[in-house]
Amino acid sequence: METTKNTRGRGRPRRFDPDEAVATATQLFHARGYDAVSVSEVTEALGINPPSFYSAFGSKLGLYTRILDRYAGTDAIPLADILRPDRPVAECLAALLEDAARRYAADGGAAGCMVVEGTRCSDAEAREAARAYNLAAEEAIRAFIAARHPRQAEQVTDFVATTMFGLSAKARGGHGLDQLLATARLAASAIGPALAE
Amino acid sequence: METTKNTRGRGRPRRFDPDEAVATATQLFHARGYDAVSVSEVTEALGINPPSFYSAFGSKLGLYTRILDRYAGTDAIPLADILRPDRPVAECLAALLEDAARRYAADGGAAGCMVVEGTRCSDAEAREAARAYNLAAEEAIRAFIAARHPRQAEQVTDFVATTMFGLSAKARGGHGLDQLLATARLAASAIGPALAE
DNA sequence: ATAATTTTATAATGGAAACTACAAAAAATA
DNA sequence: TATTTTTTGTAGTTTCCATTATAAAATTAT
Repeated sequence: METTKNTRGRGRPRRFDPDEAVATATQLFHARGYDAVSVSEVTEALGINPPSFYSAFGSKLGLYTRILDRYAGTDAIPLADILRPDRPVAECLAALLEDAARRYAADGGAAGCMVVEGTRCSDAEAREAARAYNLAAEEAIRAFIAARHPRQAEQVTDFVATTMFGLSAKARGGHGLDQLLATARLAASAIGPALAE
Repeated sequence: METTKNTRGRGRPRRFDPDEAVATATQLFHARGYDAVSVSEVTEALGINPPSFYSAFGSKLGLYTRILDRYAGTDAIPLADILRPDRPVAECLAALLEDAARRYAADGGAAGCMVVEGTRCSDAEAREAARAYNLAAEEAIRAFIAARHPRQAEQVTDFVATTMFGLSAKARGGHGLDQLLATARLAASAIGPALAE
């Protein structure tokens, strides 16, 4: 269960598990965003003191990169499962938007996509870190579309990505699951015709 | 040209025009967002000292409300001109999205909609101020649709608003005019069928 | 001119942010 | 048991933030 068990070197042992700390801090950053969460809030939530925090993560940005990395593996949309080469492209993209709507719906105060929201924060380095993950996801979508609809790949990818940004923003603004799903489906209805041209 | 000319009371005269100051500060807040702009940056850009700022605007939030008010009158989308009772609803909403795409395209570093971006800042009061303007705009759109398509008004308004949030976010993220326009048109293509149901 | 009024410039103030110096504490090794 | 290593807790530091106290300057009214 513990992935960062330090082969137990000598020194005084840690009183907290960094992986658990990352999971806990994820909730904070997802719920309120990188800018609005202070290191003191994190250390308080974790029950540790600043030096322990900095020795484990190096900086606020260091924690954030670990959070993003973990998020990509556990909470992010499973693109590989949704974008299937054996199903119609439009159908897969509809499933993608629907999955986004479901995930983004407020779930204990943490609405929207943490990566998408991260691309809009004020700290330049944190923003770029989040943008890298977002860019990778968009590239995957683009490549999936291009395999069968190369001419429309750019435009449809932009549309899907824009819709996802909108869904994330509206989820944060208070839209509920039903509203997000209806919007996702309405958006999806434009994709089939666009790919047929 | 000057709207705040103080009927020239007695005291020492102002060395700056508050209305001009609001216009100048608008660029800063639009380009970088409420959170990221500090009062010292504003006073420096205006060439004034903090006491002059606070005597004229009361607080950072006070300036922001004046900025939002001005923006609504000059830079915001002219809903009354675009949502015409004598043209098909779908056509008007397509024009609305296209107008948004054009306005949001980066224009000297200030991309996206200032109100939309303002609804996502960390300061609670500033966020609520921006949300009020955004809500008013969405209500206007909803009422326009409801007049002829009451059954679909909620859903289509949500879709249009979500698309506008996405366009604003993508404009800030670097999408150019062509990309934004193509996305706006693709989104618009879903509206006609949705209203026909 | 003198008084009243308002804005100005200088220089703080208090608070919160990210981060760190330092020494005591807790473990492994020798 | 003594040494080495790492983490811990306390208590800072520095920097930036929004905001303000104070008194001099510039204007109108008397």
